[in-house]
Amino acid sequence: MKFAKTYEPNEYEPLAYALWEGEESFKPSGNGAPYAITMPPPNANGNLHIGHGLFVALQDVLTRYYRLRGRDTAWIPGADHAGFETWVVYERELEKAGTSRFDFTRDELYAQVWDFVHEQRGNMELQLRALGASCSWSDLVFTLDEKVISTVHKTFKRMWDDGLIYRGKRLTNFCTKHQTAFADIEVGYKQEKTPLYYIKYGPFVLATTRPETKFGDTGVAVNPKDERYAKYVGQEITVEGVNGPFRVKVVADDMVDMEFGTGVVKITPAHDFNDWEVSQRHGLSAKQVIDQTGHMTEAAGRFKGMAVLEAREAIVQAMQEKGLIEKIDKDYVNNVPHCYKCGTVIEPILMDQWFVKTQPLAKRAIEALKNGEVKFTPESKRDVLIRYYENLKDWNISRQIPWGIPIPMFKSEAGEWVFSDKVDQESIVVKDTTYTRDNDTLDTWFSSGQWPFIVTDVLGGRTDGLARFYPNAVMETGVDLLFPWVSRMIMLGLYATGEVPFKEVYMHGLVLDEKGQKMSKSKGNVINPMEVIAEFGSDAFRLGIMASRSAGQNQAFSPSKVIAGRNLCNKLWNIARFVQDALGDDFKPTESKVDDIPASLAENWLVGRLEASKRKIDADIKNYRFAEAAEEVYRVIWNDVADWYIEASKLGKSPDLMALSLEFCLKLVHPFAPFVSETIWQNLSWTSSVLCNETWHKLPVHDPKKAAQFEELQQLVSEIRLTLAELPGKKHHKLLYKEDKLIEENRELVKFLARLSDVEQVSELRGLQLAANGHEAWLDVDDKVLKEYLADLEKRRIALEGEINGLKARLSNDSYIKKAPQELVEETRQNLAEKEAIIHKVKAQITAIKR
RNA sequence: GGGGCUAUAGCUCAGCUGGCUAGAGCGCACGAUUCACAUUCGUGAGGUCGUAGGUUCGAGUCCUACUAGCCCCACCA
Repeated sequence: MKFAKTYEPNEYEPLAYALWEGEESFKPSGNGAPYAITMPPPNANGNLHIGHGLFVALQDVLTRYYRLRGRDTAWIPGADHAGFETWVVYERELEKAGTSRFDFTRDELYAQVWDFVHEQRGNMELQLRALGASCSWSDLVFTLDEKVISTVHKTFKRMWDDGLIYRGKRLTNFCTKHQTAFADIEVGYKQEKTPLYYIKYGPFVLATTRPETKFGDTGVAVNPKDERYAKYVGQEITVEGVNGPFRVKVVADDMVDMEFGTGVVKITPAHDFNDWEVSQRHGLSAKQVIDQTGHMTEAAGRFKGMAVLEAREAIVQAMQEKGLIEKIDKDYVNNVPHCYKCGTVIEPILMDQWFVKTQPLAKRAIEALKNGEVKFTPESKRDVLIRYYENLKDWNISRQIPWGIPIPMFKSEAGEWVFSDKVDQESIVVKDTTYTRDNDTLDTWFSSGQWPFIVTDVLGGRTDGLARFYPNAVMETGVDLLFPWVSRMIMLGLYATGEVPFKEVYMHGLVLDEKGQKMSKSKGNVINPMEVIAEFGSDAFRLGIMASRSAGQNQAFSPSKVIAGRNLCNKLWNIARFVQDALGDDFKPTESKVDDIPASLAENWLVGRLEASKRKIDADIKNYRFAEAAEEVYRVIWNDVADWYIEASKLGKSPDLMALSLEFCLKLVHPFAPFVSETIWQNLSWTSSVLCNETWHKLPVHDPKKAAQFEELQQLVSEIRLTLAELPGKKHHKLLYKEDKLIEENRELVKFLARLSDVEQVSELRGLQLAANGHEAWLDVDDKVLKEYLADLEKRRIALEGEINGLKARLSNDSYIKKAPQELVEETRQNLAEKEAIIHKVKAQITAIKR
C-alpha cells in the first residue's frame, strides 16, 4: 500500500481503533502471565477531562507494553454511576420540570435516574476510544450492574454479621440543600470571616461563632487546669437566654484551649463534633435546635422556623437588646465546612446512620502496608496512607439520596434490623414480622472500595472468568484518591478476599494548566483533551501529556510537548515512507537472513542501539518512569534511526535489516503512540498482522567492534560539522588523510554525512587539523581562512587549558588518589592524557598559522 | 496544629545507589536544503542547580537551618 504524503491523525486514528475492536485485540489472550489493571471508572454519563486523558495514557502504555511482551493482559473498564454527582444533576432536572424528589418514591426516582443516565451514556466511552484506550470492552462493568450490587450486599452482610457495620445515632455531616449525609472525607473546609461573639453566659463571658445554637446548650466547658474557673466545675449554673433563663452543667475538659477567647466553651452536643465528644465524656444530653432543612426547631422557641443565618442575626439582636453581648470580633476567620457540590454550609446534625467500624480493617491494612505487600510509586504515599489509617474514624456509609446501591437492611416496628438483599421490595416478612426497608443508599466509596474484586468476580472462591486477574498488577490513579478510594480498596479487599487487591500503586498528580495553575471552569483555563486530539491527534496528546511528568507531582500541561509528540508521529511516518520506498512495494523479508551479522558498520551500530534502547525502556516502564521511557523512544527513533542509520543507509543497506529495524521501532513506540504505529504497520507492504497483538522479535547478533568503529566515524563527522559551522567563508571543503584504514574504507560515507566536497588521500597533510578525534584528518582550508579562524583556536586552547588544570589539580590531591575508586582515578588519568593530546595538536596548529 | 511535596536554562521538566565538561523538548540565534520529513537538517548561545552552613577526596544529589511556593489531614468554640 502506498503511504500518503502526510500523516493525518484524524483520518487514520478511527480506522486503527475500528481494526482493533474488530480483531478483539484488547481481550485477554489467556496465554502468558496475567497482567491486570482495573480502570478507575469515569462517570458513565459525563465527559472526560484532562485528568482522564492522563490516566488513560499511562494505563494504556502499561497495558499495551505488557501485551506486546506476551502477557495475558486485562485492562478492565468501568462506568461509574457517580452517586452524588449524578444525583445533583438529576435533581436540577427535576427542579427544571417543576417537581422535586418528594413527589416520587425512591424506587421511582431510581428508575428515572437510570433512564436519564442511560440516555446520556456513551460519550465517555467514545472518548476513551478516541484516547486509544485498549481496554477490554466486553468486560466493562457499570457500578450499578447486578453483579456489583450483589457483591456489595454480600460484603455488607458479612460485615454486619462480623459487627463491622453498625447503626448508630451520631453527629453527621449533613447538606441541608441536598438532604444527605456525607463522610468526613467528603467535607471541604473554607476559610470564612465569621464574627466571633463574646456573650455573657451565667458567671462567664464566652466566645462563640454560633450564638443560634445556644438553645441546644447542655453544658459549658473549661480547661481542667484553668484556675480562673476551677470553682465552677461540677456546678450547675443559670444562664440568661433570649427565651428566658436555662441551666447547664460546668465541666472540665482538655478540649478547651485556655488561650482562645475567654477559655470558656458552650457545649452544644447536637451541632458540633467537639461538643458531641465532650458530651459523651461527661454524660451531657443532646438537644437538637436545627432541623435537616437548616431551620430552627421547636427548641428555639419564637425563632422556630427561621433559617440558620436568619436566626443568628435575630438572636444576636435580641441578645444585644438584653445586654447579653459584651463585644463582637467582626474580623474573626474560621474554617467553615461546605458541601463540595453546592457550597451550602454543612450542618452537623444528630442522626441515625450506618457506620463502618474502621479500626479493625485499618489495622489489617497497616500490617499489609508495613509488610510491603503493596508497593507505592511514589514511595512516600505508603507512609502517608499508614498515618491516615492510624487516625481513621468510623465511616458513615449512609446517603439519603435514591441514586445508589440500596442499603440491604430492613427494620421491624420494634426497631430490630435484619439483613436482606431483596431491596426491590419496600418491606419483607420474616417469621410473621414485617420489616420495612431502609431507604438510604450506600456511599459510592463503599462499593468502589470493592471494585477490583467485583470486576474480577473472585468472591466465593471463583477461579474462572477474570478471577486470574486478582490481585491486579497495579492500581493507577490520582493522588487525590489515595484516601477516599485506595485506602478503602485495600481495607475492603483484604477483608473480603484475604489478599491485597493490587500489588502496586502508581499515583499521578494533578494536570495543571501551562502556567502551573489548577484548571477550573471559573478561571476559564480548562483544557479539553478532545480538542487537543482534534487538533494534533491522539498520539500527540498522549506523548504530550506524559512528557515532563513524574509520579505524584502536580505538573503543568505544556502544549509544546504535544507539538513535539505530533512531530514524532510525522517523523515516524516519514521514516516508514522512506523505508517502504527504498525497499519497494513488493518487498518480502527473507526470514533466514535475520540471523546473520549485519554487513555495514552503521547496521551493527544500529542493532546495538536498538537493543540498548529496549533495555532502557524496559527498566523505565518497570519503575513507572513514563516520561523517561517516552523520551528514550523519541531519542532512538529520531537521533539514532533517522539521523544516523537512515542517512547512512542512503549509501547502501541490507533490506531485511532495514525492515526489521522499522518493525522494532514500531513496537517500541506502540504503547506510547498506538495509532500512528498501527497505521504504519497496516500500510507496510510486508506485514499482515495487527501490531497491537504482536510479540517481540529478535534482532540479529551484532559485532560490537564494528559498532564502535561507526561511533568513531560519528565523532569524526561531528567534529567536521562543528568545525565547518565555525569556519568563516564558504563551507565546501575537502577532508584530507594520509594513511587511515577506517577513513579509507568509509570515504563516501564520511563525505556524505559531513557534506564534504571530497575525501582525499594525500601524502602531505595541510590546512586545518581536526584535533579532537583519534584520526589524522585535516580539512583542506587555505591560509587566509585559517588566519581568520585563529581566534577560535585560541579560545579553544584556553578552554582546554582550564580543563587540564582541573584534572591535574584533582590528580595531585593525595586523598583523591587514596580514597576515590581506582577506576575513577584511572579514568581521570586517561582523560588528562586525551586532553593533552588534543591541546598539543591545537597548539601546533596555532604556531603553524602564526608562521 | 500535624504531615507531605517542590525549588536546576527564557518556559515545562529529567538528572535513579554522591563521580569527570549538569541534560531533554519547546523557545532563541546562525547556517543548510529540489530527490522520507520546514511537523526538516546542521551548529550554537543560555545554568555560581532557592539561601546559609555541614559531612566527604568529591555535593544538583546526603544532613541541618532558613526562605519561597504547592498539596493533604485535623477543625480552636
